[in-house]
Amino acid sequence: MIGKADILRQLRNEIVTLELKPGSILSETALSERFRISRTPLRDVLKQLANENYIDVYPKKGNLVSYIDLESVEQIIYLRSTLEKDIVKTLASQAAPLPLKGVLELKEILGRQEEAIGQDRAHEAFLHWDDAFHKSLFALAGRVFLWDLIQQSNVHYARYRRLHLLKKEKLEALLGEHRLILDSITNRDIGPIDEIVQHHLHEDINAAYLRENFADYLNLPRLDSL
Amino acid sequence: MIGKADILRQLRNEIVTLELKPGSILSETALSERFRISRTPLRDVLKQLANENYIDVYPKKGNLVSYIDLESVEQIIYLRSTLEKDIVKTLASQAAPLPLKGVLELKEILGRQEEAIGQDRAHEAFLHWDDAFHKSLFALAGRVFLWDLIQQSNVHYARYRRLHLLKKEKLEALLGEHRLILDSITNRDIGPIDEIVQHHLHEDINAAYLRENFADYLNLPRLDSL
DNA sequence: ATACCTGTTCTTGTATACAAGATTTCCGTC
DNA sequence: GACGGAAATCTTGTATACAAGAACAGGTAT
Repeated sequence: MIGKADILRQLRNEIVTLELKPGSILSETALSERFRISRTPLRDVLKQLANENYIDVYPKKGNLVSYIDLESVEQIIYLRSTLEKDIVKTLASQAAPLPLKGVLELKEILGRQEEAIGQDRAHEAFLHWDDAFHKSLFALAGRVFLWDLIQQSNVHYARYRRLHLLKKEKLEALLGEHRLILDSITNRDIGPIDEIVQHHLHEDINAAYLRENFADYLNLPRLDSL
Repeated sequence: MIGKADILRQLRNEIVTLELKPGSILSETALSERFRISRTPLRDVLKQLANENYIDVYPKKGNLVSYIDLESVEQIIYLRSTLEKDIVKTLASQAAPLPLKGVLELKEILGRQEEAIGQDRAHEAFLHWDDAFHKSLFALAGRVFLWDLIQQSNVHYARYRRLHLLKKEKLEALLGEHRLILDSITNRDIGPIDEIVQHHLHEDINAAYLRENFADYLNLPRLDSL
């Protein structure tokens, strides 16, 4: 038996992987037939999706998968950048010895990420372990609470990253920066952290590339009269 | 005609001002009678309240106003502290001249806050303009998005502050720190910002005081067997 | 051809009846 | 009196019928 939580997870996944494209219509009756459930619990799911900006609700008209909002992307990048600089510096400079278990976990994750690069679904696997790495940093600093908080507003950023990684193979570069971050923690070298984290999270915020190639995924002033 | 948005605002306000105490029961039928509305739209409101941690839903049992979670309070303080240090430093050191309008707005707010100290409902009025001051800082740095994001997870912190301000009159002290922050911006003096903001937001996180005087408002391991 | 009005058919929003689980009450038994 | 169990009565969860608004198609008048 599938429940509301499963439906929520599945729709979230389809939207975040762009399987459901921005602008797609999510009608209540269609979904209630697809998942063999009545409209009432399904509306709960849709309300949750709206809350996390996965969809936009137009009353009495319909529910659309939201367009990627670059403003939201920039704000989240700034938020994460500011937080993670502080978190990594804290980990690198704390008096207590680093928990061995934590460092091993980080190395393990980087190993998985390296494996992922060659595989079929390289991007999805890579992104999964990329999230795992950053979440692990938050966890070591006792800040999973904030990681989870950010995840609740992460749709636009998550989709942005997927489109961005299509441009060219930057996977190795990103992995290399992860290694630099881990090194500065284990070596307790605070110096370069700000710069590394800043560059790592900002990648190149290349709005122009997205505007050219994925204009119909973006939340832009729409010229309906064409 | 009152709508869902009004009901949501009202309940949020009653909870955050502790008019509705932690542990209070919010039954769907009771609320639907109070607001003369059917259970369906009312459940939407309750779901939203649950989402923002105003209430805890125990399936088939009931909805309770959430107990204040000190862990959440500490995490939000760290988040705001880290962000606002960066924001204030940015404002104080940006190349462009400070927008006159912004500085005037901040001074205006501090004036209102000073007025509030003497009044009847001093604490509520003070807190209102306190929020206005900090939000204004976010706004000047182009980060209202993040202010709003934080507000969505702000119940525990907001209630914590209200209880904390009851301890003694710290209103003048807080106002003074606001003046210091504004001064360091206008004087472009980055030096003391980290320390001021850190102290300002952490006040004294005096968990002991709350545990002694408001234990029944807190989310503690409950010893039901007494 | 075009503008406009109207009815049909979509959409989501609301009310309500019923289902399912948890708690409490109360009566019978020991 | 104390304990146990069944039934009544709470609670929220689900399904469904209906209401209300928006979009669209079709026909008509200009």
